[in-house]
Amino acid sequence: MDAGKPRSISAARPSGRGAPGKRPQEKQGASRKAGNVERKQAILRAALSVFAERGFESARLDDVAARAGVAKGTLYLYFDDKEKLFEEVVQSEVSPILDRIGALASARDMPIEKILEALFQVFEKEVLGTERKHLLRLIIAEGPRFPHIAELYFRNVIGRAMPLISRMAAQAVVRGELQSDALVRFPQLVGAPLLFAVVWDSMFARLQPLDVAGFFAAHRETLVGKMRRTRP
Amino acid sequence: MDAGKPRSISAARPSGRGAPGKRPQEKQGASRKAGNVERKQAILRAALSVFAERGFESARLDDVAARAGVAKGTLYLYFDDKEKLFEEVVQSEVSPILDRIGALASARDMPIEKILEALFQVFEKEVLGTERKHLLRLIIAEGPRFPHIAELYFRNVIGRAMPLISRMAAQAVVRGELQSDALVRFPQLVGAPLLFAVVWDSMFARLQPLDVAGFFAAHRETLVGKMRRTRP
DNA sequence: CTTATATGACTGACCAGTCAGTCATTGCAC
DNA sequence: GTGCAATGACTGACTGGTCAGTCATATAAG
Repeated sequence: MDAGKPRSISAARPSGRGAPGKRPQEKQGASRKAGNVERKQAILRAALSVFAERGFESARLDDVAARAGVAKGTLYLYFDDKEKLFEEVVQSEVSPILDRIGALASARDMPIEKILEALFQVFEKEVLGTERKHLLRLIIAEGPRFPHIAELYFRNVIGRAMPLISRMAAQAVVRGELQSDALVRFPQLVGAPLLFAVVWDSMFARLQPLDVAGFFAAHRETLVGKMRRTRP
Repeated sequence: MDAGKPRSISAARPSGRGAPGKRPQEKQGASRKAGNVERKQAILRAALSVFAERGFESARLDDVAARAGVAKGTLYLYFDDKEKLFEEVVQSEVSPILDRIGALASARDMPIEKILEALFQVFEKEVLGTERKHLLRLIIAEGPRFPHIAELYFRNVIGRAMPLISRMAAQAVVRGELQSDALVRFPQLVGAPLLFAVVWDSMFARLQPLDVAGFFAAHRETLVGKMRRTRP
């Protein structure tokens, strides 16, 4: 071994970290601090894909680093540990959903049928149509062992969406659009098919595809009552 | 933490160093003789509780052995490896559900409302009320990484229940008990709240309990249409 | 004694997290 | 503008602990 340099005795530094042009080259002002946002985002994206694919335990941080195009040590410049990284992945994906929920609130006076249609459509496009669907499955899978994450998700998404739906349903009942107050008492009725669609998609789609749009439509139909008009 | 790719299925016989003789009597695909059914069941029970609690990856076979009251080596007299043990746990819990599904088939001529009521009740008692609920969550969590298990579950449970429900719904439509054929086209509508209840229970019950019986009743109410208001 | 079953210390792969070392960039002196 | 020291983001070989799976040995059964 070539001793000489400190660093243990195996300073064999092979390729001497060849990869030269790797520096981010931040824009002017350069926040060279530990805060290269772009790189952090790259890590988060890589982490989502690895976690989604393998689950929290089997996800290897070496893979995350590789996919993000950084060295493993770099991960620790941005995140305290694996668990924290996972939390931030969840957080970062939950935020956009929050916005969508907010948008819903403003649609309060539309007919309930339209609202549900819009809601399901957003879900189909923004969750089922993206990697976010894996995140949802991930939360289900790991939630029980990460109460903190379950709580985060509940407080930010579920806990906000439920009362909102309940309130809109109540208005619909008053307006005579809904015959039953089932949806008022159990806004979860809206969430069930969403969850189901995600699970089916990730597990059984391969064995038997589900016509998600049709499924959602059928569900809306039962919710709204669709009183089979026989002729006005 | 094995990695799924390297270890596990891959051969990679670690130790052994040119083992003296081949394995004892390797019974290909199954454990050796190992005929004590009671002990095997004890191991399966222990494994279910450990897997349910930690997930497949984090589950430690030392824990399974301890809970089953045997030594770790004993596990390998009954199961080839961790993955096989997991599969058998699933298999052993799926079987009883199969019986229930069979029983449903004979109730084909009851009013759809009664059938659904019975179905939901069975689920509440036999799944939500037992450790089996954890299994369901486990399947969701690990299914994507164990296609074999997802398929097993699909073929034995989902794939059988769906057509059955569809057929019963069709009869109900003919009898005029259902105004819409939504349930015929999407028997999954019945499964959605079941799945949802399991997930809610394991993740959010602590934060906001769900009145499962009420939830199921509300869902039945929307499905059946409860024709209160009528057409013009 | 021979065979079936059980045990648990042990082996080696595996991986989260660490840290000594590197080097592009920046800032200061001339 | 040129030279050079300081900075700190980045790297990846390494460590320490964990755990699936093994096997020499022990015990029970026949």
